Amino acid sequence: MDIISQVKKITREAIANLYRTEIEETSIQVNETKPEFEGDYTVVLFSFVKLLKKSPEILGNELGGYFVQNHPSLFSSSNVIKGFLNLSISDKYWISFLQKNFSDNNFGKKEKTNHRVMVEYSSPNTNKPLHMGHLRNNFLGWSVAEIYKANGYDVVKTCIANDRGIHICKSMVAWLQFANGATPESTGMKGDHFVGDYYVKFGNEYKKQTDELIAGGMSKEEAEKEAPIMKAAQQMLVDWEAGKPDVIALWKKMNGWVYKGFDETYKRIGSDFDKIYYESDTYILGKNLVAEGLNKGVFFQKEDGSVWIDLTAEGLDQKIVQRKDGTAVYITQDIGLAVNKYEEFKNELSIYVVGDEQNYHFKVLKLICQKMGFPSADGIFHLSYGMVELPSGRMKTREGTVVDADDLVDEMVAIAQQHTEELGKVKDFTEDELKELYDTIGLGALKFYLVRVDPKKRMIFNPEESIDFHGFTGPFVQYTHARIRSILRKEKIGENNAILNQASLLKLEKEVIRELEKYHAIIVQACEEMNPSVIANYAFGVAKIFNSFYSEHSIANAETAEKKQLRLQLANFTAIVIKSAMELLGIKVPERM
RNA sequence: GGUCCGGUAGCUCAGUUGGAUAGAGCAACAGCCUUCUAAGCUGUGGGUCAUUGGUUCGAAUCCAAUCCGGAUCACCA
Repeated sequence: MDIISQVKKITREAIANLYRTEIEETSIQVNETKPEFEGDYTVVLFSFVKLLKKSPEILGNELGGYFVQNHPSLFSSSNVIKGFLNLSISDKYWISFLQKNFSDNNFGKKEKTNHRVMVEYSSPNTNKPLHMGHLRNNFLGWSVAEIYKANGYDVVKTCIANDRGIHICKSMVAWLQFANGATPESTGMKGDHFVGDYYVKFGNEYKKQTDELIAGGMSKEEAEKEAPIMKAAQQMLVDWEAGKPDVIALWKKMNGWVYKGFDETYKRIGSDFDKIYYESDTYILGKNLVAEGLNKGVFFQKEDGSVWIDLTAEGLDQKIVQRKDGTAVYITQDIGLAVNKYEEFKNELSIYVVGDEQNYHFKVLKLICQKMGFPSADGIFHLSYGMVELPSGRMKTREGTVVDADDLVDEMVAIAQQHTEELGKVKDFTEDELKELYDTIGLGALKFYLVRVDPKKRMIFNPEESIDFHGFTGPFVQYTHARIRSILRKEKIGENNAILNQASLLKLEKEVIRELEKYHAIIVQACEEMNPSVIANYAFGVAKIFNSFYSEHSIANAETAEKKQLRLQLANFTAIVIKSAMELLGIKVPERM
């Protein structure tokens, strides 16, 4: 049990024993003691003052006495300032804690249970390459999955490929009209970028055609409906759903190009999935469920044949679930997918990592599933994250300000290489080792940068700031790890712990241990909040306090043999926790850098 | 217009769910490499926590109103 939980438990116990009063542990507030006061943890007394009719002073002294008397192996002393009871943990406790855990690679993680969670993330459209926003999504989703694993859950990582629909037809139509049979092979392009170019071409041609129609006297709305290339795309969607062979063949060919490109990117950024769903499979099930919902009276049909759900009673609007031409809309397939997932995995929680622009969509999806009476409905959770913007504002396809994922990764790795070469610390590395190191650092910097911010908040990607490898960054944490490993390659950690029994701790030694002790609580918190930034902030905190310790005290040349052993254990423990925390973020840590 | 989200140092972000004098990083300035990796460490300056009112022992945190920014309310996905 972590110390804060123990303090709460003992506080409850003390109040029960001293005052014959039962209180809830959740009503007890325990903080880390502010550095300007003496102590490690602080119990806030104000809330009990009224209940127990005692002054904070007396209450604090009585409770403090109870702590030290009844749990002397844990608490060495206490003091009361205003309404705060400050407790000092004994050095002995810290040292035995260190000895017990310093080589435990699973420290902080929970035992496996059979609770199953599904995390869906990435979910690309197969008509254009991944961009920076997808990277935030991938890193978040992957990390949340790892955090759940660390909390003992059985995790299924999934991805839905949005591989059909009007947007896919757009790039297909444009390819037919403009490509003259060109392929990724014939042009030497990565497949996803190749197809993306035709999606852009569609947009340009569409704009040209609507402009011409408007110039010819048509209204804007009418022109947008009547543009021949749009009509061609809509017809293609109908043909696709009808299974027209040449359309299906083209669709398979172009999607194949895209997947090949995606595979490369996913491999590069270290993203993977246990199960990939395809919208082209789930939309049929969605359409069947629409028919079922129509029978149940959950949905209703308008005169033109389109199918809707009325959510005005829930404070929302009417929402279309199937077009008048019978084709599926976006939410149709999501209804099918929700059922599909649950039938296959019986997961109690289904997390969707999707941008906050779709908050409304997921509210509607959950409501529909609940009204349909699906057993999976209540477990649907939308992990909504904010958009990634540039200092100049939102990324816009039309203005060409979209930051491409592949380009960004290349750039970060190149900067990692440049810094590494300038510092010249790994001149003896082989080509392969260097390449791996550049990837580790470049991707580490990128991932950390995107994951260190609270997911809920939209964030600004500042290119200049992102290439800084100092301070609150991935490379800073990686560097701390490399430094420790460097020492541990030269020095042996002894087997005999008994010699440490009489040791006392210096301020910085204790602060490092105290920080490490928090790791378990951090893992729990990150899971409860579904928030990897909790881990990122913590990893940085560990590295920072260790670096202070490192520069102040020598490990290899410690004052005594006992101190050397203690500090080697401390260093080893720190390296393990850094490595473990960074792994939860999908970031590797190097042995040298 | 309805609904939802946000506003903390010049910039980017924390703030343990209501606790002590609001913290980091970057940027600026001043120091520290004959000692385990200086991608590091130490110090200085920098704040009307958007505004106003309320709730109470105590508010950046909770409530209300206002201002500012964003998202969404499509037979796009």
